[in-house]
Amino acid sequence: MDIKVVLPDGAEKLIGKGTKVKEVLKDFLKKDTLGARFNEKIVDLETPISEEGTFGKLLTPEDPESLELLRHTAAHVMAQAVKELFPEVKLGIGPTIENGFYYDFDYERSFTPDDLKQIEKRMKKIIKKRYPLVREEISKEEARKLFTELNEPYKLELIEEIPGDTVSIYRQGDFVDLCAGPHLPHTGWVKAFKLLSVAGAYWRGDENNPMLWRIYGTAFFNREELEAYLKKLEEAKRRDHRRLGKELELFSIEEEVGPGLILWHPKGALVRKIIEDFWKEEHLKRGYELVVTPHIARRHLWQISGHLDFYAENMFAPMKIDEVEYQLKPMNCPFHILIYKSRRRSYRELPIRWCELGTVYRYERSGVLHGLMRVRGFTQDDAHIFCREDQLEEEIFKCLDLTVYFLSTFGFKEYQIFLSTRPEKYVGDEAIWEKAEGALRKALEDKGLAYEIDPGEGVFYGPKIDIKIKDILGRFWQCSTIQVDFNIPERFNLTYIGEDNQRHRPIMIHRALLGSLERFFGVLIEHYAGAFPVWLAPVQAIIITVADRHIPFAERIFERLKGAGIRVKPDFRNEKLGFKIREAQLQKIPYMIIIGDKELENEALTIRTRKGENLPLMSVEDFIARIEEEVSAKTFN
RNA sequence: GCCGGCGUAGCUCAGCUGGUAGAGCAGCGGAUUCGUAAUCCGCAGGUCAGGGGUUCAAGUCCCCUCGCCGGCUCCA
Repeated sequence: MDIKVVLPDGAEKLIGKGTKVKEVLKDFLKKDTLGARFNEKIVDLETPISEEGTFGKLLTPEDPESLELLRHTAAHVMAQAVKELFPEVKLGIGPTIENGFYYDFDYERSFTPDDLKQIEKRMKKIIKKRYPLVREEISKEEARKLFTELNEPYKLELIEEIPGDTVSIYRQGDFVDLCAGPHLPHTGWVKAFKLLSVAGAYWRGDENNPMLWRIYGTAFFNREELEAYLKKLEEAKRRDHRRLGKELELFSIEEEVGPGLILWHPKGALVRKIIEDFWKEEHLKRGYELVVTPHIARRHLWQISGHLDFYAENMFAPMKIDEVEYQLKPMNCPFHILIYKSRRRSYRELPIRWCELGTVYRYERSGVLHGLMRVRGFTQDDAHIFCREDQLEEEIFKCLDLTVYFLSTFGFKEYQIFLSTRPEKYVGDEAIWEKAEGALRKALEDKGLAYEIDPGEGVFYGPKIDIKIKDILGRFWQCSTIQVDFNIPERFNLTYIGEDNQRHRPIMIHRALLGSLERFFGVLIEHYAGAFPVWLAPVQAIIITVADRHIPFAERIFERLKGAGIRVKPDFRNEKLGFKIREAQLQKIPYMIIIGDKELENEALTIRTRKGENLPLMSVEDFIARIEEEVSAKTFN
């Protein structure tokens, strides 16, 4: 049976169903044609066409989409190399990931760095051979037979989960793999690759399954791009907040204190204070009220809230005080709820917006802790909004508006936004879920934010919006979350008296915009590589004397700046100028004020910025005005 | 929690196949008074993560515990 396809030049062509792309496009193929776009999908030259559609552009190594083919093939090449070197190995899966690929192997022991070298060597051989990747469609029956012979139990498991009667396999040389593709035409196209690390990974991500060895790698079409990527990894290391946190004396985590518990050092605490002040001020401006609640409460409270039922494994063990069990709080919401309940509420009061920088403690499994990003004690920039159903949409819009205001002020302009909808297990009725989901969606659209829907990923008590921010290296971090809750008002029997003089149930919104101050600070450190913008910098300026005779003048300047509220430090040590500049530079202090003979004579300042430029000689007043301007505008420099 | 790796002076790291710890930076003392990323000299600093074992002898080998790193799972 023939089907109609549109070729890249716009012409239509009738082809037999199942004709391979390389046949269909044979008049268009060039030496560097790797694949093509077909109906929004990427297909390789081996793919059989079985539906009508339109071919888009042909893919060459220049196209970013081609990396998908390349890395997928690189994963196969790696698997082939591993099978050749370690024939007992059983194959798991080997997909491409954001910056490369991996393959999971079942083997009696881990792979060593030395093994990786051997594998890389063998891969190079395979690449040199330029084995064509040949695709075959075979019946599941044949596939079962093939992978039984090959003794690949994991592949057999996969076959059973593929819909339809046939599966595709790709061969290269003697190597066969169950694979949907797409792939490069031959292994020779894997021009530049590197194996990066080995780690244990459960089969299918389930800790009840056996652990396989996952080898990570990356691949590019040329050496330069590979080098650039490796350099980026280095850069990420250089920006690592754990390293900068130590170097800049921002925070530390001490073994004697315990894992996942943060000590904020003076400079870090100062940055935190600036963030907190800004946060509180802005919340008050926007109709929030501040509340403050304790760190522990009777465990009973968590029974009512339901946390003991669904959150117990993340809570610290209870403690007994005067025969009553108390609990370190993992959430702030029950406290805010009890404030709500402290008296009768009228519909006229709603919406009520209560915010708190509330420190919570959650038991995180030891293996997941990571610097400031994943800790056991952290401060949420939390708030709970109690509102009527008809206010929900506007309140969510306001939350989003505030989120974007904060995030963009801190320098994050790109987001990944997810709207999570009703899961299988849920509370509340369907109608209200739909209403809430609609409200979330509408708010996102009104705010002009692009989002993806995560179907069924909502929490059981209500739908939510999660926002991830993109840092300067293109990595995403989950910070903001806005969650609608139909459950907890019910559990605590929250009511308000409506216009009709009847009791009604308010809806609650939980929201954290920065997420946790710890994580947000970590992201900030990495985003700015420790060089905080002037408004956030713990030290905004340092005064550096050239020689001792300049100290009296420098002292006067110091007092003036300090008096003007500038965070300034003196460096009047008897050291060479270059030495003191180097230290200030390493501390990433935005402005270095150099005081020598010239400045003394002119009663003016020479300013060196941390970018290495010298500003023209300026008066103290001008410098103060400059900093004040940058602080109030919260500029990014 | 699971898997692998790691844990030597405040920091970064040497210390080969077991023979009683070493460098640079930081710190302290002194000299130097100097113009844009490291002035010179000297001094001090370590129950080699903690505990147990093997051995004539352990930083080095074995076991346990703690912590860190990279993943898996989970999440602000």
